[in-house]
Amino acid sequence: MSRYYLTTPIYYVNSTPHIGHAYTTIAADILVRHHRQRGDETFFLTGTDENASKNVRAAEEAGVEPKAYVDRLVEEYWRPLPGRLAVSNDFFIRTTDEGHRRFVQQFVQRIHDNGHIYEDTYAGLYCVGCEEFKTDDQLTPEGLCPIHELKAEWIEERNWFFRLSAFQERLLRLYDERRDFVLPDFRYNEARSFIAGGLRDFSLSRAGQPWGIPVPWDPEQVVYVWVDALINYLSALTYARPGEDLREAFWPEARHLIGKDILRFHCVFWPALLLAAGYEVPKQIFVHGFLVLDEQKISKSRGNVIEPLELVDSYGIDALRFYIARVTRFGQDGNVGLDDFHERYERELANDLGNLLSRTTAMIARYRDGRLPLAPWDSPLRGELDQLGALVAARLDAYALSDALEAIWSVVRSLNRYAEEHAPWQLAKDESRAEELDRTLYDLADGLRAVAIVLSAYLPESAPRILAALGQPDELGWEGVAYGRARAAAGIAAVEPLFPRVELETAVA
RNA sequence: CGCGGGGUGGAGCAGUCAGGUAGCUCGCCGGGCUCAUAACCCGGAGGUCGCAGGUUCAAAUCCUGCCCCCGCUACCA
Repeated sequence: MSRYYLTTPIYYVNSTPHIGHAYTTIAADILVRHHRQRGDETFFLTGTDENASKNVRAAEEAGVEPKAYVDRLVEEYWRPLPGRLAVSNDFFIRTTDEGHRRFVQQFVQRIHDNGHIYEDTYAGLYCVGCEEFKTDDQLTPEGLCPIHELKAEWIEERNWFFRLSAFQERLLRLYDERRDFVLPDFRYNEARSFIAGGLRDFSLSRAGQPWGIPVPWDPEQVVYVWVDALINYLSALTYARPGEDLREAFWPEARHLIGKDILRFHCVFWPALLLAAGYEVPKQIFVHGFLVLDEQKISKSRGNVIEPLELVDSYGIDALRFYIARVTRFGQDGNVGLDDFHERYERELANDLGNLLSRTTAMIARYRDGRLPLAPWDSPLRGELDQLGALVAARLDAYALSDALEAIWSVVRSLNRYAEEHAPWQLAKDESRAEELDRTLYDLADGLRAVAIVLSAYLPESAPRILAALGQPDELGWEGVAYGRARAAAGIAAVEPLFPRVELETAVA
């Protein structure tokens, strides 16, 4: 048995969940559920990033204390999100957790003790609106911040700097030794060439901010929020299970799932910070692309946000999970749209899969009084079903969520074709062909059973319903993805549609 | 400027790393079936793979140059 530790990024609280968050989180859940089916011991982490200084200002505007402000956002939007997407995280980390704060302080102290931190003055043009330093080319020729149209002020700030530049060689060696450290390969190249291009030290602390995690040797300063955030992947293992330290078991198996926008933090800064603190680097970082709506990046300011929870209300959790996994090759950008969502729901879920279950159960009910006879034989479906498990596992090991679904759907289509070729409705008219009828119905039921198991990582709500409709036990072990494992059953009735029709007009407001 | 991604039948994509009859889903046209959520199955039309050269017996796939779209360049999945 092997171990599998997977993380999503932690999300900024000061926002509301959109389909981009759902994308990463659902993709991660599919991978983790799949590994559980294979018998791996898993740990799956998601959570929220709460120590950004802009939360202080937002809290002031809301007239509450910062902690009360983030508490409300977390409880209202973020903590319920995994459950509403059928996401099976093992822990939900908040960077305001006491356990996290304590560990971050230990972590940066170790970097300090190891001699990788020095004090220096950071000087630059600072926009009060953005609360960040700007470079000349980020400002208008008049020195105004283009976002807030405020004049950037010259500020000098004493900070603690991390000697990132000292880790260039070690990072390059890491990348050369582990070609699969960052996937897909073009992201590996991107990260490596960034490192090869030279690394600058960066400020690990911020001065004069009341919100955040104090630097242990200089409580006047707080830890730079990105450093604080990255450490969550490690800190969670120290306190997620009270009295247990999961680091030894899971840290070497850590895999991060991230969007392409935060590649540098994860593929460059984070490994360097870990090395500086004396930790192993994670096993792998997978960088996915963005979902693009109407050829534009999804963003709040463009107003083209798809509310994932609205889609869930209309179509169900599994429909959203399926779409997200299906719509694009994981790693590339992908176009999404409501019409496309609706069409895939109807074509692939309702017509191909849902209807297959409907016709199969209806025929078993009608021609065999709801009894599924045990009738495995030298079926032409055997080869395809026996190979399905290995094929899907291999594709998921390569993070190819969509390719794996393609393999599964080719079996779904085979089953529909099989029904057509063997025409149970004809066999049922001829008593002398009873055995052939039994075999055909068995094969359809058995094929659906295997498909349900292999799909359960994607469709955690529908898969058990398929098994139940076929009178099969709710066992999702990967060894069940093979031909001829269906048990004899009775009491099978024609099911209600698994994926009922949804009126497009009323689907999404 | 630099770096990265993309340009394949009407639409959306795979195939390019390991050259060898251009593949998938949808749409369109025609046919079949009637178990099923007006679902399912079969057949057909339609592309020479951004442009121009080159290598090769053979290139969407390798090389050179060019054009177009998108992203990144150090806080927003």
